[in-house]
Amino acid sequence: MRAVSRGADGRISTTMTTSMTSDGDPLEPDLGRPVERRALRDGVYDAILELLLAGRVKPGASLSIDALARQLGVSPTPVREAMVQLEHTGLVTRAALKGYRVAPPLSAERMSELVDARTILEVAAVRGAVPMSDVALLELKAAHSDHVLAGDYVKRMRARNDEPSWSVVRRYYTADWAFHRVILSHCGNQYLLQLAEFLSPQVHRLRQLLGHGLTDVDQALAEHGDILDAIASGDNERAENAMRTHLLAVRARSLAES
Amino acid sequence: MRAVSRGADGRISTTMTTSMTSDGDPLEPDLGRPVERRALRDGVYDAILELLLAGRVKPGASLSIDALARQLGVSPTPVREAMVQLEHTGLVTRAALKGYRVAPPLSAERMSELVDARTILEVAAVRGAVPMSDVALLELKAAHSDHVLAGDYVKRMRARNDEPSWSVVRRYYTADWAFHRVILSHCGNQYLLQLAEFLSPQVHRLRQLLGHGLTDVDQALAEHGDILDAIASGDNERAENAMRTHLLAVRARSLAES
DNA sequence: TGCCCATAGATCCTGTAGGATCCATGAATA
DNA sequence: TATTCATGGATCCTACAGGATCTATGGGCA
Repeated sequence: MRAVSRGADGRISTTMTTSMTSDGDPLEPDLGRPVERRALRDGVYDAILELLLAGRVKPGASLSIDALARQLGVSPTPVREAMVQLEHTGLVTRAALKGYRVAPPLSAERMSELVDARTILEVAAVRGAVPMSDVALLELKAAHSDHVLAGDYVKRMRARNDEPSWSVVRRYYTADWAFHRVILSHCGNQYLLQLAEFLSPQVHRLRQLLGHGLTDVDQALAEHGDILDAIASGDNERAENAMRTHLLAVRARSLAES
Repeated sequence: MRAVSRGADGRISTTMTTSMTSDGDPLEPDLGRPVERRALRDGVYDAILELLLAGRVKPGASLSIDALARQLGVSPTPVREAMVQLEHTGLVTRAALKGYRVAPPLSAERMSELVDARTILEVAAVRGAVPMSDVALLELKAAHSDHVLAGDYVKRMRARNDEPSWSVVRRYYTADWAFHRVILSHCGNQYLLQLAEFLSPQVHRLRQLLGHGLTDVDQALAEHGDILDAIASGDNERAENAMRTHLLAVRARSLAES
């Protein structure tokens, strides 16, 4: 665990990876990019989120406020606020006056329900996102290329009989999710994106549960490619089916390894 | 605004209405009902949520931590934690190192998107909830009866040319939402309920925005009755259509009054 | 004169330290 | 064996100090 640190000028700085819910907007004209104003508790939130998603704490283990504060080098108050913020992710459970614990693992049934919920949201999103504007389509292609690149890293490590490191696996999953996010961002309904992001911590936890298997990188990338082609073709129904097929396969892969 | 108070024994007690997300379980054998363990910040959360849903603060107004703490008779820390908890509802916006503000009002477009998102979730939920078990059906009928009763109060007040009080309106809306919650609870996918509850604060705010009009109580109750009948008949498609029709009407009524 | 910038004060958010309260564990007793 | 009670540890809240932001006032410049 790394300590959250303050810069020499008193500003907050953390070298942890940023929250996965940060909006990318990679090709915005760099003129008016709003500087993010962050308090200490935001860095603490990222650190604990990373801790949970990396699976470095066992489900059911208690998360002591004081212990986390000591490890991160801050006082308990910002840790408490970060934990409050973490409650709605479902990654931790709270018992008032008793403390926080790491949420119990997902059962096979819950995993199935989770993917079903994603299917409901994302099929509806694809329906609203097609036809897609040219600039959005470029964004989607860029996201897919990045995903392919991240998949290459994974496959290359595996080819050398190395267990893919967590950072590589994380990069792959982040790129995977970014692809879906682009579609959700352009579906014409901002609530669908919010709902999907509400689910995303659980989805990431599910993947972490699967033991870094990533045995079907090629297949997953091919399915994403199908979705991309279908959206580019402007055919609503074909795009919906491609998304549905992909998520059905995701469910099958998830359940196969549980 | 009422002060959050501690009892003589130090226990927390608040006379504010409970959170709308509390699960009912009305007919549990009264032996081992688990007592809810609540910290002070939970009461503060309820108080501020009520403040926001009742519309007693204008959109865009700043929510001062210290001022709220003074009004509620507590120190700033539990207020800050309640505000953190309130962030994910979308009812307040946060700027780090600057403070919280009441979220801006929903535009017509956002209202439409919100109801669309509800439609996506709830139509899928009805599909999974039919056929419904007998005990669940009884629960649904009870919820509907309570809704009718609450509607009667509203209509009776209006018949006397009284503006329905906030508590009466709130009771009506709570019963309305409870009806939908029963369906979502028995759809076989707990994430659908969580997603709908994620949207519910915005839905309640939307209604509060409509200026306590409640001009179509009878029509809304009739639509709920149709949904109930369709679910009881065990006909999936008919139930889905009833729900879709209801939410289309909700959208029309919402947009008509904006 | 009019506009822009700098500065001082007030206000508020943020984080720390410390004490009060509550829960869980284990020993003592009937 | 079951119950009671004391002890340790953690949570939770309060009070206080530090830092950032905002507003108003005054000086500099065109």
